[in-house]
Amino acid sequence: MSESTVTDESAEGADACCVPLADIDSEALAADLQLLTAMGNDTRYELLRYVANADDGVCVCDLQDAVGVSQSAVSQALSRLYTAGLVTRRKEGSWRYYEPTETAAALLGTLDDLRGANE
Amino acid sequence: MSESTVTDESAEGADACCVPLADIDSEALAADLQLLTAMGNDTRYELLRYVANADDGVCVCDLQDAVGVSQSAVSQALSRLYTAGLVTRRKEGSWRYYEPTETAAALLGTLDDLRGANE
DNA sequence: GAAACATATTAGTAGCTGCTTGTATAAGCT
DNA sequence: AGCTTATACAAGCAGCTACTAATATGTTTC
Repeated sequence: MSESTVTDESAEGADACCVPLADIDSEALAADLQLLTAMGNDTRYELLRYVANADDGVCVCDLQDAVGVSQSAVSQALSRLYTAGLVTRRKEGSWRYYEPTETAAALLGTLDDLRGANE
Repeated sequence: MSESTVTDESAEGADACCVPLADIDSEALAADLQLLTAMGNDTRYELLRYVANADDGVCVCDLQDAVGVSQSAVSQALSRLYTAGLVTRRKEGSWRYYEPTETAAALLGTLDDLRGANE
């Protein structure tokens, strides 16, 4: 697949473009993508913002009223955020409180900065 | 569905949870989501990383060899990144060079920092 | 223990996403 | 002008995603 008649091509004039690029770390890529895909959904991002807004944790029942989807959908969304390392969860009686991680805070902070800078 | 006897509930003991949350700016949310969904895809994120790595712009043809999808898919992916404001494009002869925007640099930088801090 | 509440899990599915293939446009070369 | 190369656009579709509905699990209160 990667065998090509390099000498012929380079002698002809294709040398101004199409030079091979340096590889990028595929593990880092996968890690970043987990964060980005977890955040890149309407419901989940809205939930994450609500979680990040409240300093001492938000109860699921609060979140349920804030976004317009079913209880099940909220639970699934929060699980996904948890798996991605964007929120922590703590159980207190029959309620469960979610808090943002530093990862979430950093990314949301960057997004806030960008929005501020572009307007 | 949302009509409930508030006085009864609050008198009983449901006041430790389920307080209404402060609203979040839906315009900001949409703006952020455009960035996140644009970045939150394998092909597009890989392309964005390649674009960000090369300082003086990358030609589409270079990118095509780097990721494992068709020319058309690369073009579509780059268009999406452009629309989202993550890359700029400049035409030079028959080639087109892409460069990262400051927005992209900021977000990628944050992701790099996070990865560095967590390992 | 039973009923009510809070959350999670499972299964099923509508709709979106991202690809391929084919075609169009534009620029360079002969 | 005609051919080739570089890129974009359009249509079609396979596979994924995120929802709902139903059910299960755990907690509190009586």
